[in-house]
Amino acid sequence: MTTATSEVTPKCKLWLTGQTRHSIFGDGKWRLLKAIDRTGSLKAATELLGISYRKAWGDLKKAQTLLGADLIEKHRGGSAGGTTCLTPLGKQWLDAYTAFRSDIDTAVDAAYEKHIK
Amino acid sequence: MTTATSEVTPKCKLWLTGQTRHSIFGDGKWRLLKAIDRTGSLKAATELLGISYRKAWGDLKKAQTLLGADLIEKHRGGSAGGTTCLTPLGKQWLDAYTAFRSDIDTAVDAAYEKHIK
DNA sequence: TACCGTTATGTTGAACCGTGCATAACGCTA
DNA sequence: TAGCGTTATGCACGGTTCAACATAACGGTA
Repeated sequence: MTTATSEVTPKCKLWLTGQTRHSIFGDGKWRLLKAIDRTGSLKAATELLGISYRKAWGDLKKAQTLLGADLIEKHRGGSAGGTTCLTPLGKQWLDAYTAFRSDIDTAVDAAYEKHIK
Repeated sequence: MTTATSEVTPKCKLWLTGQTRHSIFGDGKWRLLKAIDRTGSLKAATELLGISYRKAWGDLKKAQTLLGADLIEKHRGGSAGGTTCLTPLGKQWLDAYTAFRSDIDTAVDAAYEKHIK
């Protein structure tokens, strides 16, 4: 597939839906969990990612409601103001999705080379 | 990855961007070209897909501008009111993207089974 | 030439998404 | 107990997206 302006790159957005068709986990939550795991704080994570605290908080709440389980463990107050870390389930999702996402990225590149380029 | 409500399905949205980061071709245009190829009319295609004529027309115009080439051949007037069919390039994109999309679908299912389920 | 159905194009209004702003709650430390 | 920084949550605003209208242009056919 040649085009007039040859610079073309494939993009792929992934997510998982429940029976309600709503997204229960996807790229956004994955990035968020990763950042929380690294920073130990929801606020720091949102600043790292450049998204609003408001949105991140709402997303997490919704995801946990849909999943029926907690992905993060929040602590208000304290000398540092508060902390947020992943639950074992949250860590599990982070790892599983990382592998999932990686496989798809590889497949997208391969399929692009094969059929489009 | 087990969840409280086990019904989880993976979703994947694909598209190709140019150097401007804008989408030049993706799932929407793919479905549209497929429907046009089948019906021979843009209007019929939009009704088949359940999207507005206005949007489909705008999408095609934008895609063709970005690509710098035509994907469809339009004819106004005539006994049938008008017709629309694919150009050789349009057919080429349709076929290439169909194969591309199919490979990714397979990969998504496999990666889901392997890492998430 | 009048009619018909399709392509072509602007406009408007509703729905959704995300940011930013404004607070409140919390609990450790000084 | 006063202060600080983070979590928690509502609300209003701006941007984007798309459906729905409203016409106009076009060119075969009767």
